[in-house]
Formats: sequence, structure tokens, C-alpha cells
Amino acid sequence: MTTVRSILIADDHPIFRRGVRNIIEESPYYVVTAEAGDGQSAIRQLELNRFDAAVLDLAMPDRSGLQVLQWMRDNTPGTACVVLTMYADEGYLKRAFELGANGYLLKDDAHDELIRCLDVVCDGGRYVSPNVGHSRGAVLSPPDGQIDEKLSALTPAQRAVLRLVSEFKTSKEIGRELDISYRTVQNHRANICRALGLDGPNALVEFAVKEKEHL
Amino acid sequence: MTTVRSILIADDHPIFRRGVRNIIEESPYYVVTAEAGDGQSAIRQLELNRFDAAVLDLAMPDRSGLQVLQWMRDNTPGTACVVLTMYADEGYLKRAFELGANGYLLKDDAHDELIRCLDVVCDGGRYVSPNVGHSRGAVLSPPDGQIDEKLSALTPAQRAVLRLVSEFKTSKEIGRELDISYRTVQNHRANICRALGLDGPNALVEFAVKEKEHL
DNA sequence: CACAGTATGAGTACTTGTACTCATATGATC
DNA sequence: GATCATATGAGTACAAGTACTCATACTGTG
Repeated sequence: MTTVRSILIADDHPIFRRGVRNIIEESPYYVVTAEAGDGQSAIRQLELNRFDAAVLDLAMPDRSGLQVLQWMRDNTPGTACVVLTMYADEGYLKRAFELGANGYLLKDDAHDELIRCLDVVCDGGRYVSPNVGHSRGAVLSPPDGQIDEKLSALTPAQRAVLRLVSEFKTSKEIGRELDISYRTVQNHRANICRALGLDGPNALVEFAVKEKEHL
Repeated sequence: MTTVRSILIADDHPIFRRGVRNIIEESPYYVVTAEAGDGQSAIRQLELNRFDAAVLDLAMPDRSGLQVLQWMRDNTPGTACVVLTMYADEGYLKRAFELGANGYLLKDDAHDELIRCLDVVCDGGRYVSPNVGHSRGAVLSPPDGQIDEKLSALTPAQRAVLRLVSEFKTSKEIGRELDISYRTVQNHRANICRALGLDGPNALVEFAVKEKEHL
């Protein structure tokens, strides 16, 4: 290794960023040159400076890690991407790699593996955390791996309704809060279900709760 | 301040512990002498050594932070407790203080406030993060701050139903899975609602999802 | 202007959850 | 044996979500 490599950390939890920074800077070959607390500012950092690698959380406000990944694939192909997430789900893994990720690391494993992962991806390789794909929790299975696309197809009104659905509010409560008829709310719910291919009594609530972070 | 104070960190995410440790050890007056990844080992650490303060996450495997708090109140009254959590919910805050916590800090705020909080609680004071109680999400409000007690009052059959409810299953699906009539499932749901003081269309699902970890 | 998309509101039918009541069977305890 | 808690099943009534249909109004675009 000839030079020191610059790293961007994007995660919405400051303490978590600090933990990651601390791990990375234990190695003399890496230096964290920027941090971002949301997807938007991550992209801004990537526009301003060049990085050898970016460590991305998937669940971030403003723009999800997946959206940042997509942006990086199109704009900063020279920067390696490591996804650092809590979700040991193969669906997320697949989507991340489809969007150009070079590494996929579980937060619980990062303590021991982050440096090794960075070594691999900075040399052009790929690294996937062990334990991925064997999580006990039934994780949302993206039917065709295009949740974000479908989500972004929702109208603003639909998104507003969906946010309140994710807080377990009823159509009446949502209607009161948005100052529209509860029938309109039910229309929005139905349209969201159709747009997202959801079916069944609790499907919408389930989706809303699980994707709350990406709304 | 005369001596260096010893701190225990309990959180299930290693990177997060590292971030917290890093923050704490920026101050020359504190040193992290132990870490724990779950409630059980936190209690073990507290049995083995004396600490001036403990920084506890609420959501941990094995035993929740609340259970650790309860244990500390009865066994290590000389050790100050700071709850470090993501939940800006007054219900949790109240329960934490009822169980003897001295501080309540949001993870997002900890970066700037942890040292000040430790200063306060180690001198016998109490510290509550700003922004607590104003979260946008309607968070579960424990009517009298005794969720654990009520939860343990549930019968095994009720708990089984509740677990499946937390997976967004319908009564019919639960009936099929447990091989009982869906009417029985609905009875269990109703009884759980009564036992827990829940009311409203989505109240049970909301409760089940939010307390999934403690089931 | 015509058209498409969106937001809004309502009707109808069906399913599901909630909140009660009641009944039966089983197993433990006194 | 009587009693109590639990589990099981069902009846009834109402509220809510789902899944359609239709209609009106506004806002852009071509």
C-alpha cells in the first residue's frame, strides 16, 4: 500500500459515525476525511471531494443509502462503496450489489471486519459479511428488488398518508390531521396498495412500518 | 473533581459502544472500565466491579435496560445510571426514572451532552436530554409505567398470539398456524387488549410491533 | 383547447379487528 | 368435589381496512 486512503462515513447516528471513525483510524492506511448524517449531505460531500471509499448506512433520512449508491455508480465510479447495515437480508444485499456496492457489512460484525473489508474493496475486490442471509427476523422481501423505484413513484399526498399509516393511525385520524375526508384517505391507501402491489388486511401497515426509514 | 471515575457501557452494538467510549475518554475525568453487549453480562460486570456510573441502552438482548435498571436499584445503589436510547418517549422516560435512572439521553444528542450528563449524575443530580417527549411519532404511552409487569401477566397462549400479531398476521393466519379456530384467536386478542389496557383499531398491532423485542 | 395526472369526495361490497356476551372442557388448588 | 384460571369455540354488534366503481376540480403539457 503506497498512500493513505481517504474515507467518507455516512450514517445518521453521530455516535455510530464516531465508532466507525475510531475503528478506521486505528489503521495507519486510512483516514476519515468527511462525515455525513444523511443521504443528501453524503452526495454533497462526494461532489466536493474525492474519496477512495465510502461507508454507507442504508437507513438514513433525506435519501437512503441505496439512493446514494445509485448516485455514486453514475457519478463517482472510482470510489468504492461499503454498505454498513443492521439488516442481514439477502434482498438488501442483492439490491446493494445491483446498485454497485463493493462491500456489505453487518454493523455487529464491523468491529472486527471493517478494516479487512476496506482493504479488499479498495483493491477492487468485493466483500460480504458472514451471517448475511440467515437472519431470524422475517425481513421485508422486496419482490423484485425495486422498492425505491416504486416508493418514488408515489405522489406527495400518498407519501403523507403513508407516513401517518406507519404511525398506526386510522384513516379517520389521518383525515383529521391532513384536513381531508377520511374517504379520500382510504382512496389514497387503496391507490398506494395498488402502486406497491400490496394485498391483504395488514399489508399496508406492515409495509409502512418496515419502510418507515425510507419515507 | 478529585479522582477519575469508572464507567460501564452496556449496548448491543459494538460500534456504538466504541463511539460512546471514545466520547467519554475525551474527558480526563472518566475512564471506561467495562463494556457489556447484553443485559445479562451488564449485571455480571456490575457484580464483579464497582462503577461510578453505567451508560445503558434500553433495547438489549437477554435482559432489557429496564431490567438492568431495576437490578441496579436493588443491588448497586451507589452507581449512577444514564439511559442512552433512541426513544424520545416520555413513557420510557418515566419508567426509567421510576426504576432509579439518574439520566436520560437521546443517542442523537449524546455526542454533545454525554460528558455534561455524566458530570451531573455523578454529583448526584439528574439530567434529561432536551427533545424528549416531542417526538413526531406517536409512541406507545404506558398508562402507568408497568409494561413489563403486564406483559408477564399474559398467558402462554396469549403470548403466542401476540408474537404472531407482531408479524402483521391476521387472526385467520394465526389460527391456522396455531391450529385453533380464528374465533379463539380473536378472543385471545380481545383478552390481551383488556389485560394491557389497549383500545382502538390498531392498538394491539402497534403494541405488538413496538414491544416485539420484549416478548 | 384537449388531455393526462393528481387530489378530492362518495357509493358499495366484503373482510377484518374490536368489544362484548355466553358456553364448554381441562387441569390445578383448596 | 367445588372453585378458579385457562383455553377453546361461538353469537352479536359495530368500527375499520380493502377493493372496486364513479364523479368533480385543479394543474400542468402538448
